[in-house]
Amino acid sequence: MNQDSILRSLVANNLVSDPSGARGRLLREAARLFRDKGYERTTVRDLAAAVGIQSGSLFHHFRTKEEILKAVMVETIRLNTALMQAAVDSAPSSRDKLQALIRAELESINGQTGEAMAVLVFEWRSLSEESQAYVLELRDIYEQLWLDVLQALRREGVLVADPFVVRRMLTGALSWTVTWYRSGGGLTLDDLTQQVVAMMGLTTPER
Amino acid sequence: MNQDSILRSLVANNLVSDPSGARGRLLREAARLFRDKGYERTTVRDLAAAVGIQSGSLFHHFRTKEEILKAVMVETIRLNTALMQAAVDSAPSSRDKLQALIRAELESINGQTGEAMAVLVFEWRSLSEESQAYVLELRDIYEQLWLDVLQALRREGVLVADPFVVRRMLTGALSWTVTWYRSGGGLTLDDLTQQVVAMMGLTTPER
DNA sequence: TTACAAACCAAGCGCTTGCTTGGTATTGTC
DNA sequence: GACAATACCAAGCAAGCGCTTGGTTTGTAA
Repeated sequence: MNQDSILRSLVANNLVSDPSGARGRLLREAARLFRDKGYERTTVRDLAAAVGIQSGSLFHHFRTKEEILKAVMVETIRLNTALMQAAVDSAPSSRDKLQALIRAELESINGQTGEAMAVLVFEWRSLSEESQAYVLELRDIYEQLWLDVLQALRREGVLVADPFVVRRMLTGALSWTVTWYRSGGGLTLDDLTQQVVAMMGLTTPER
Repeated sequence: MNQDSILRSLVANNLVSDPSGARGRLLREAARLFRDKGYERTTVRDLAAAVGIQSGSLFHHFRTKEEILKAVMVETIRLNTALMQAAVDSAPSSRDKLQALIRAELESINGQTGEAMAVLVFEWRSLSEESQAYVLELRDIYEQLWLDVLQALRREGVLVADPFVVRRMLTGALSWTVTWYRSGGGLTLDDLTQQVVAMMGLTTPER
């Protein structure tokens, strides 16, 4: 399962909007605007202008502005959970699974879904409490993927630190790359992955 | 130089507002509100109410709402730069300096200045470009403290990864603790410091 | 062609926002 | 105790906000 086929299967099941459709295009533009200006500073007029319609017409597709933010977050988590699951499944050992997860998350944060991932991190408080609760549920599934792998590494004696603490430190370190990492600057995502793995003392033996 | 005397000397030089004064109290309340609700969602009426004055009276102390955000950030960086400097000066070896920096930053993030530190991380985009440039200058001084220590460790062969990358990963990992770490939950800041140092493969030999 | 729904526009309503204004207490200084 | 300077209040303005409304265009299928 490559990235494209994963996306297609989610679209087919109505879990993620078709990126080429009207709704998908709006969500992509919304993610970009929310990241660049912040949710509160982005007006419904900005959003409408970005896809070339009148501000009022937005409310034909979404009932409120917040529903747009929620949709951006929900669809991003759904997509990335599927991507992470695929990354885990394709790696043989726990060690490889972790490296695959790190690589995949760096890709999510700094690749095509990067804008939406940044929104997920920085605009959390702009969600209503009900929406937060729903997104949190989805996020728990996503996090469990990581914890399973880290706990396996712990059992195998490869990891000495607490899996929960490690995951949280990794979340911070990896999310933060969105503020400074730029591809094409000599440092590839593979390099970054290696550095992270190395920082954790998990370099593969043959290195 | 303990924390209190560092603060007092900054106050004496007008680099930081006296926390017990009117301005200092407002800035502390502002930091709290900005962190809890976000800068944009916090109104000048909220800020005024938090210190018991009318909204219009705020503009006797600050020309604009943004100036309040800027002041929160500037004073926080000034204070923390001084705290970090003291941490570095008090440690003998490079290894100890790094550990002291990590410990001090965790303290800043999760201690008394935690609210303001969170604002620094999450409300960056709400600053005007001019203010951003000014705060960036201050931040560079702060970051140089870290880089000096990390580069020394690199020269000593203790650190193999790129100091810039390491610092950025640390920034993310440590900042992120503000979203999950709560003191009194069995995990102390010293424990956390140890885990971070351990994750970097920098545990002291006698361990 | 007709029928109907989905997509969109033009206009604007009601409310909140940051900030201003003109005036009144309070405080510190000689 | 006179007198600025500082700190504050009460009221409200202009602008921008999310969202609504009534009506028009566009796409689709028989």
